Amino acid sequence: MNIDNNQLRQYIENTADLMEEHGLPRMAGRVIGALMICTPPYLSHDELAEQLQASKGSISMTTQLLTRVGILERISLPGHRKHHYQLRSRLWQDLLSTSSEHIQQHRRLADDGLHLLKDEPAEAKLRLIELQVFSDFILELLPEMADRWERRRPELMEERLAQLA
Amino acid sequence: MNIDNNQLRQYIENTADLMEEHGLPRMAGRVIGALMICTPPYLSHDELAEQLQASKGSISMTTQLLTRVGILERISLPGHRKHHYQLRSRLWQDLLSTSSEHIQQHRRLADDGLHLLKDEPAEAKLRLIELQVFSDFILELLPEMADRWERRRPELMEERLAQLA
DNA sequence: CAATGTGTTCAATCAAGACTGAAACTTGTG
DNA sequence: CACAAGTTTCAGTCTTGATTGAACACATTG
Repeated sequence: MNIDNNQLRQYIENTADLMEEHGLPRMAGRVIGALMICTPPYLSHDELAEQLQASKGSISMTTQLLTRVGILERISLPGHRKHHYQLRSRLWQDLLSTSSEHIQQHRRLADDGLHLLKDEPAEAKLRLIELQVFSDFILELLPEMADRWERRRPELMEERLAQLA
Repeated sequence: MNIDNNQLRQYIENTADLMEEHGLPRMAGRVIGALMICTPPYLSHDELAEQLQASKGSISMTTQLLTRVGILERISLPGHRKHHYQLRSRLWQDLLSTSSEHIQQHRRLADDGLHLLKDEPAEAKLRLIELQVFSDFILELLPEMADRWERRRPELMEERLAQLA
């Protein structure tokens, strides 16, 4: 499939917009967008460069970044020397555990803060303590959510696919 | 309390780092950091400017932004004409509902994508369908989480405060 | 082990947007 | 109502960081 179509281009830009809000470079968002809608579900290095009208260098930087953070994976296709990339399949489950890491950063910040305020009255610490307690609450919940998703995904997907048929 | 202390400065910069990752301007992160550790738990416009070594203009922009997204609130103190700002108290609960909005943006993007791929085989749609299904799963769960937090917060806070005493 | 097809690196360019500072505006007070 | 204090706005500056493009490195294949 070529990204020949204006609407598909637009879709990719919209994805880039959204990903930008999450702190990724636009180009990374474009790559994700393209890989969400292409058939087959992977693109080679230079297909990406061509279809996103970006330089090879920029694609290289971007695939590197997205691979590092676990969003992309590189695949080898028999009979091709080119690298191909596709979205990791357990992306959504993984999102739950990367959230964990984010929350832990906040929790650690709260710990630091409390250490600095150790001689202050309890009242002064309330904001930081609430952050700690909330973080712990979420950290406890996330594995449960991941677990539930794991269990329910097959049935939910099946339901959803049945609707299409 | 003055932010006279190097460690407190550092704490504020660390907060700014973390907030920057979440897509906020550094200055917004600094304001949040300062308001997490100051006593009393609010600061005036020019206390912020002074303690963060920022221009009044920049503080004005920042408080405006943070108020708009529901992180800060402006308070009036009797006997003062200055504006004071503090962190909204229901910040963490609210975080759960703003997550909802983010997820909905993704869900909508998936809807758009599926519309574009409507004539493609089901296989081509799997990535988008999984995004839809996952989004719906999370959207269903978030209110439950908010509810659980609401219920457990008092007891968790009390436990935590008892540890301090 | 060249030759060719791929991919990466990096210095330079460019663009976005954060921040400043001064002027304009608003609000409260005598 | 005039003055002063406080706040906002906005044009310009500056910083950061994304992107390019060309040189370099690597790998595959005949």
